[in-house]
Parts: sequence; C-alpha cells; structure tokens
Amino acid sequence: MRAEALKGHLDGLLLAALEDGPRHGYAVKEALRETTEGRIDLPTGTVYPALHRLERAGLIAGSWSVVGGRRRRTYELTATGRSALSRERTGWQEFATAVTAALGTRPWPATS
Amino acid sequence: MRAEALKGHLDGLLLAALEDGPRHGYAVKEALRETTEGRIDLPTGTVYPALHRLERAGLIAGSWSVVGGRRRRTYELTATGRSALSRERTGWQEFATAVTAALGTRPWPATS
DNA sequence: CTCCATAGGTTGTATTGCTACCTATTGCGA
DNA sequence: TCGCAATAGGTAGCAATACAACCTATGGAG
Repeated sequence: MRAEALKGHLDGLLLAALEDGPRHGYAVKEALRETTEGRIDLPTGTVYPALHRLERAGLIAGSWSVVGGRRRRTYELTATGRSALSRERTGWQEFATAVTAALGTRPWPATS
Repeated sequence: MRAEALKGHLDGLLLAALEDGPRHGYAVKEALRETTEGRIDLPTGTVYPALHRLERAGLIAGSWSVVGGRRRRTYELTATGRSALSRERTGWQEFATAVTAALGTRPWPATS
C-alpha cells in the first residue's frame, strides 16, 4: 500500500489504537498491524514523532515506567483525545464517502 | 472537510473525473464538486499543478483549444492513465478497508 | 560474543496540497 | 465607459507530515 496515503489520517489511527486502554508506542504500532492484517505497518520514525505530536496537542498523556529493565513510555487517551477520536471517525466517514463517490467505485446508474 | 486529508488520493480523483470523457481543468474541479455534493471543492492552485503533474507522468494528455475567445486546455485519459485509475481504485479500497478496520468503524455506514 | 527482537528516539528529506497571487476574456450593471 | 464577477489558466512559496536512515539500549537465543 502506498504509505504516504496516510497523510491526514494517521492521528485517528493512533488514537483508535489507544482506545482499548493504555499502550506504549511499539505496542500501538503492533496493534495497528494486527487490526489491519499487516496492511498498515508503520515505521517507528512515523509512530514516535506522531505520538509526541499528539501528546503536545494534549490528545494523549504519556508516562514513563520500567518493565524488565526497559523504560517504557505508556500513552493514554485524554478526554480531549477521546472527542478528537470521535471527530476523526466522523471525518473519516465523510471523507471516505466523498472519495468513494468521486472515484465511482460504487455502481452509479450512469454511463458505461 | 480537512483538505489535507486528500494527500495521496488526489490523482485518482482527477483521473476519475476524466474517465467519462475529455474535460478542461475548471470542468474537472466542477465535476468533483458535483459528484461529491460540494464535499470536495478543490482550489485551482491544487487542480492545475496536479493536472500538470499527471500530464508529465503521461497519465493524461492535454491539448489547447479556443472556445469563445478563451483558451482552454482539455485533458484526456491516456491508456497509462486508465490503468493507473484502475490501480488507484484498488488501492483506495484496500486503504479504506484498512483504515476503517483500524478506526473500529463498521465497513460501510448504513447511515444508521 | 554476536545477533535479533523489543523499545524509544532523532534528523533530514521529499512529497504535495494550499494560500495568495497574477493574467486574460466575456458579459453585466452602474 | 468603468468596474466587477465568472470563467479559465497559471505560478511561487509555504506548511504539514510521513518516511528513510540512523542511533541507543536491554534481554535472551544461538
């Protein structure tokens, strides 16, 4: 899949991956890979900066912990993040509807 | 709609708008606006450079004509463009499926 | 001891759509 | 006659952002 197609939709995906409960960055990446059957396999250079951005924006809250000698940064959705996720979902559906209509992927009673 | 969400999908939309037959740039813009009920209303600064890019890539072919004293550049899908459109459609469906799965929204919202 | 998987991170780059602007014609209203 | 809107094409420069490439570190497998 063309990776750059994600532009503008990444934040929603990350937020959604955190909806089930707190996760650290690597786990977010793995969760996305699994729920999409490998179709969305984000490079770490995409995940971590994006999580930082979301944290700066107040949509997620991070905290350090140490598990087995390894430091982990666990992220959690904030209330703001939760409503942002909701907005992302609505936005996605609108967007998907519009693009699907424009691409003509759904049978329209015209032409051909 | 967040405009930048289009990133990576614009080309397919433009190609699709040209599928029914040759159109000039402005008409492509209008066609997209109509098929998406105003949801995708591209600024001309997006349309024209994108059409040039598609032409350079050999996906569309442009030709000048003069209609009512106004010069028009009419674009037409090439064979390459047609198969690119087909690939864009497949790609879009894969992408949409993946994002929908990751967002945890149901595949095609039955407007429920 | 080395390598891999896990885990977190940074830097720099490339793509690309958008804002803001420009040119030009036709036609309309003041 | 002048100014303006709509149509039509265009450019320059900006901003956002995902990615490639790279770095650090630990624990366990070989």
